[in-house]
Amino acid sequence: MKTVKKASAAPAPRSQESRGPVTMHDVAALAGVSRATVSKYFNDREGLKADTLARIERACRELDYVPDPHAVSLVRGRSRIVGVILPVISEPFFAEALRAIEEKARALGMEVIIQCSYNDPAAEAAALMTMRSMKVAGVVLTAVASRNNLDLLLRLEQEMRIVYLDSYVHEDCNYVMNDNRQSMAMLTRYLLGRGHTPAYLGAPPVAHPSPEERRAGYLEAMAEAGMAPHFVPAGAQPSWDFEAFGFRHVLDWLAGGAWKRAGVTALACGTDRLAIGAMSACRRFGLEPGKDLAIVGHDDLPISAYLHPPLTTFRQDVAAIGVAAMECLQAQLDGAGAAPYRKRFTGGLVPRDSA
Amino acid sequence: MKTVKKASAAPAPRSQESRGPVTMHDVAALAGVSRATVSKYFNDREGLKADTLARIERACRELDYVPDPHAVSLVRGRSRIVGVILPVISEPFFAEALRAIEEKARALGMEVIIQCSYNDPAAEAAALMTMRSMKVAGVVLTAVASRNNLDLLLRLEQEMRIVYLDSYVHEDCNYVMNDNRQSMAMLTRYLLGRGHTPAYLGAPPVAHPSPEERRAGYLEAMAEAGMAPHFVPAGAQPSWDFEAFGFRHVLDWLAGGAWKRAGVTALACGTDRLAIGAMSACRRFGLEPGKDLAIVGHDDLPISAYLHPPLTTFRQDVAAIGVAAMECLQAQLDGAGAAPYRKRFTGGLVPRDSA
DNA sequence: ACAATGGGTTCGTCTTCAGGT
DNA sequence: CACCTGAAGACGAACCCATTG
Repeated sequence: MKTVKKASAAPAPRSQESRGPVTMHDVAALAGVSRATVSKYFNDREGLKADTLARIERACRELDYVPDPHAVSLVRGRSRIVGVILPVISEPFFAEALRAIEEKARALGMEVIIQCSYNDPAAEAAALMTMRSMKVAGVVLTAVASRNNLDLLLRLEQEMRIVYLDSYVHEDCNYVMNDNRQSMAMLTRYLLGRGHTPAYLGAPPVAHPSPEERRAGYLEAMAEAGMAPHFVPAGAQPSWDFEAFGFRHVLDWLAGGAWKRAGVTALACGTDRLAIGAMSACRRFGLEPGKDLAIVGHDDLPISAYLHPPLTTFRQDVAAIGVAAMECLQAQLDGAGAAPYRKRFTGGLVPRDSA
Repeated sequence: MKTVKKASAAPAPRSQESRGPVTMHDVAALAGVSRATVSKYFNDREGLKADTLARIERACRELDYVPDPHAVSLVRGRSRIVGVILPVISEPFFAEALRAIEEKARALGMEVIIQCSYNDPAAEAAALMTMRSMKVAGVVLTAVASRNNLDLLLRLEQEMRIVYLDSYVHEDCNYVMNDNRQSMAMLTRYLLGRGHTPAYLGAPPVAHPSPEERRAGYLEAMAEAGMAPHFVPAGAQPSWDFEAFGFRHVLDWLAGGAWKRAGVTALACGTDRLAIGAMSACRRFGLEPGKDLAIVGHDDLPISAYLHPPLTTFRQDVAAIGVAAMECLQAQLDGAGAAPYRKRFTGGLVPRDSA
């Protein structure tokens, strides 16, 4: 006996109105077609009469039916979910990148699942395993600075798409990021062009390889000019409290006095948040930032234009980077798995009064 | 004939190593138990011998097996996903709230799906329908300011848990938020206590009801002191560019001169970002913020302590608010559907040099 | 009575395939 | 031939039940 337990063996209109979830069955019944045809409607519209199409569409709207994503994912073995793994959401760069990713994902009809690693390799590994079990369509990953999970990542890249955001872990991986070397070199040249002797303050080691690249950009520009580089000594302690990090180390550095003897007149900072800490340290030390010591940042936070003095900085195109990450996933989903997708973005220098 | 198509009628070890996804079947075979027992292991551990438990656990680890979340969601009719719908991610308050939500969700073994409404009712409605189709365990929602979707929300609350974050749309709904009336009253009293006559600058209408509450707090404190309130006239145009909003309107207001005639000596701003714009406007107008005009903000951004002058503000406990949202969902999942879950949080005034 | 078994059914969809009009 | 139907098997796990050691 098959129909003993459930009396819905044949497509029959629901007896109750809006009882339980609506299924393809109900849509088929209302549209007067078979389940198979409705399925076709959602997957391969080719070879369906316009009339049938319209009837199904109408039925869907009437019942406000949407295919159950879990059932689809189960049978397909893939979901329409992209996983995003970031060190931390509340850092402005990542928040904005996530925003752009989410917007683009929606346009592609995908959902976004987010996890934070807090720069902890174990948390990163756990997040990756979760994404795998969810059979995500792809993963956008900002790898932890230590790159401890290289082996795991190499293995996972075999079975799912991974795009690295503002990071990479090996040759041949997909990544999207700002051209940090170029942008920091540009800022440094700008300072040099205005007759300054710039020192450099790098970010704490919570990211990779952006800080190294920015530092390299500074070095490159200094070498070009035939000048010796100067660095603000900074601890190797990971921290996301960039302002405090900048404040503390710049204050110590100013107090040390070596900068004065070396004729340093400007300070290039790895990020705006560091620059804000640095400006505060200047004042504490009795110097007027932008006058006694020129300062530049990197990233152009929304507030940077309203600081005192307004901060000269570099605007990277975060939204474009986020969108590109999604485009990478999409591209590699439908087709080409061949060449790795890599994109370097440039932004523009934003001159303001701090330098 | 049943076993014609597939030869795995009886639990038999996988022939190939690591071919296709691992299923409960494989775990059962390796552990030498039946499928039903493995299922019990994941759901109702009661009545399983310690020995069996250990064998299954070992098998899971060996195969690194995790139950397919889609299959589970399908059969259960519920997923372990919570949906988060925010006006925008990149606003620091929301970014931090999302971070806290994600952290707490992970601790509860749930995933977080994010969508932005950009304060658009249609986008909010679409996001809600998506969450419904995903059969989420619950939704954390910051409702759009216009509250256009009230009917939809009332309907959806019947079939799924919704907690409102920093917003609410009707009596009896669950919500978690800062006590904005109290916090702004506290800031205003602080200014009054120092002999100031404070005016007020509210945020653009992109949120509800926090701005109204803060305004009410200002009014309350002024009334208490028997003083007439003063407002910076501000447009009703929605915008997330708070600094620009604050800058523009404060500059116009200062230029108007009415503040001077009214003896205003301080400005309370609805958020730190507004205060930053306001400080910039002061300088443009030739006033020294913190000296010629006292300024306070609200929210205590990471940078606020490093501004010039450091900004007096109010720190709301964003992380606690996010965590509470998740606790609400959890509480209502296992049990009580009775009383609405509402929580008001308080933070603390952070006195600094700007006032 | 306790632990575990194995079989069957269900969730909602995709997919295929042999027909039917 | 072009379009559609009907039936049936997967997908992976949960839940139920009647048995068995």
